[in-house]
Amino acid sequence: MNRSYSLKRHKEFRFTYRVGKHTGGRLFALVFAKNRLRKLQVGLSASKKLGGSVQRNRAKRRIRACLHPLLPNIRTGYNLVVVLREGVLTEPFPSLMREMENQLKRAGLWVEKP
RNA sequence: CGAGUAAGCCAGACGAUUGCCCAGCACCUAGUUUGCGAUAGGACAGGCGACACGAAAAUCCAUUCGUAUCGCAAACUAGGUGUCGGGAGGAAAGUCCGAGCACCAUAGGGCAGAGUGCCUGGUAACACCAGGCGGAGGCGACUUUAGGGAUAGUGCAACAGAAAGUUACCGCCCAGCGCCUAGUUUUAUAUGUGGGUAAAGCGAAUAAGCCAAUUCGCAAAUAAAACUAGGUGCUGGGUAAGGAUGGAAAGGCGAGGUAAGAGCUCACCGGCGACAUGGCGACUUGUCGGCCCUGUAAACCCCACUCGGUGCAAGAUUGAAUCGGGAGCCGCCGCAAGGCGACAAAAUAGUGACCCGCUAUGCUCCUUGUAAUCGCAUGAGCGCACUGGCGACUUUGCGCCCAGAUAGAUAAUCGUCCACGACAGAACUCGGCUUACGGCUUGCUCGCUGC
RNA sequence: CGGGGUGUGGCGCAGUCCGGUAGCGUACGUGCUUUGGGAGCAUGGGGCCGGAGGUUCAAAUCCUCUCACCCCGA
Repeated sequence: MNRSYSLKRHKEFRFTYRVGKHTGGRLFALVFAKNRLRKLQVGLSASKKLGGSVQRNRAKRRIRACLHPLLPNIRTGYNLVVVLREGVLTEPFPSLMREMENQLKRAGLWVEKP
C-alpha cells in the first residue's frame, strides 16, 4: 500500500466524516465517502484511548497489513477512514481479515474479482 | 546459603512469504539549464525570388551577438521499473536545566526581575560530573547532603506558658510598714463568784488564837508597752538556681561562693573570636581571650557570581503572497470636484519584563486564500589504541558514516529454539538531570552453616 | 513539537501571593411552619486540600518529583 493512497490533511478527514456513511463493528468502524479522484484514499484513526504511541502505531500497522491483500477487491473512487478500537491489538489476525471483508461488503465497496 | 552494597553488560534469535521509508547505481519517460550544430547562397548595379525576429549599420545579404525553433550530448529535477545497502531507545518519555542554530532587539541610563550558593577542578556550557572538606545515616561494604550570611536590618514563632529575647507572674532573699500567734521582761488591775473548808489563791512577817487589814514573796489570770521568733498582707529592692507549657526557655554539668543567687569564680565539655600551624582552598590542629549573642533566609532580605527575548509552527527561497477584494471611519492637502495616507500634533502598534527612550505606521469590520522546497542529518559524532591526570576529563594517531519520516516508515503472518520477551516509538540537534522498567555478570561487606 | 494553566465536602468555587482556625453557595439529614408539598426559618453531618518526598516547631499554602485534565501557538 503506497503512501499516495493515504488521506493526509485534516480537511480531507473532515470532508469524509461530514459527507460519509458509517458501518460499525467490535474491532473498528468504517467511514466512507465518494471523492472526485479515480483512486481509493485510506485514512487510519487511532485515538489515545488505545494507549501510547507504541500501541497506536502497532494497531495501524496491523490494519494496513490486513487491508493490503484486499486492495484489488475494493471499489475505487472513495475516501475510506478506519476508526480503530482497542480489540485490534489483541484479536488474532485471521478474524481481523474476516471482519474487514464483512464490513467492506456491508458498505458496498466490495467488488468480486478473480 | 541468605541479606546488603557498588559497578558493568544485553534489550529475544533464526528461517519462509507478503509489504513500508531513505540513499546509491542502471534503464525508461517528462521538464529545465548549458554546450555544439542547423534555420540559403550569392550579386557590377538595380529588380525579382529567397530570408524566423531584433541589434551592431548607413543597399540587400553574409558575419557577429541576442532571442526563438529543431536535432544531438551532458548535468540537474520529478515520476516509474530493477538491483544493492541502511532503517528507533536506554530511557527515543517528562520537558526540569545547559548549549548550538535561527530570527527579533541591541546609543545610553534607571530601577527591577530570575537563577546559582562549602572548596578545588572538568566542560562549549550547566542547577551536570569528578576529587575533597564539614554534617547525617549504617555493625560494615558504603550511601547521602539547596551546605553562604541570623552581631546589616525587618517580619514571624498559632495554642500553651510568667516570659518567645533586654522579660520578672509565682518563687527565693533583703528592708520598711500593718495584722495574727507564741515566748520573755516591765507596769497596772484583780484573785470573799460558785463549790469545799474552822480558814476568803498559797506562804511568811507585823503578831499574839481566828478573821480582817498592811507589807513581802510565790502562783495563775487579764490588759498595755517593749523585745525575740514564726506566720501573713502590702510597698520598695536584689535575683535568674526552681516553676504545669512548648519544637525551642537564655551555654551543659559539677564544685566553690552568696542574704538569695548568678560565668560571679574554677575544672571538664560545647560554641564564638583572635593569633599561630598544615593545606591552593573548604577546613584541620594548637594556644590565648572574654564569656554567648533562641529558631526561621525552600520569609522579606544582605553578600558574591551569572543572565537580552522568542523558539525549527525559529527562519530562508519560490509563489499574486507581511496577499487580494469590498464597506465604513479618521487625518492632511485643496474653493470645490477630487487626491493622498504623517517625512506636523495626536493616536496606534512593535520593542529588550518595566520606565525614560527607540522604531514603525492610516485605523476598524466583512469576505477570500493560506501551498511547495530548504532548514534536516559530518556532529562539542562514534569505536579502538595511546599521552597526561587519583578521577571527571584530555593529547595524539588510526578507522567508521550510523534513521531522516511529514497523518508520520522498522512491520504483518507462520514455523523452530530459549532465558518465554519488562518499560516503551526519533520529529532541529547535542550535553546532563529526573521518572518508568525485564534480565545477566563481577567485585566488596555482614550474618549463618559445613570442611 | 513548543508554550501556559487547573486539581479543595456530591456539584460549582474562595482560601495559596504574605505558613498556625479549612470556608461560601447549592445538594443531604432533623426540627419548625403548611391540610400536604414547595419556598422560608433554625440546626446538624460530610474534607487526611490529586499523589510522593523535602524545608520548617508546624505545609492546602514554600521547594522538588510525579499523575490527571484543560487552554494557546502557521
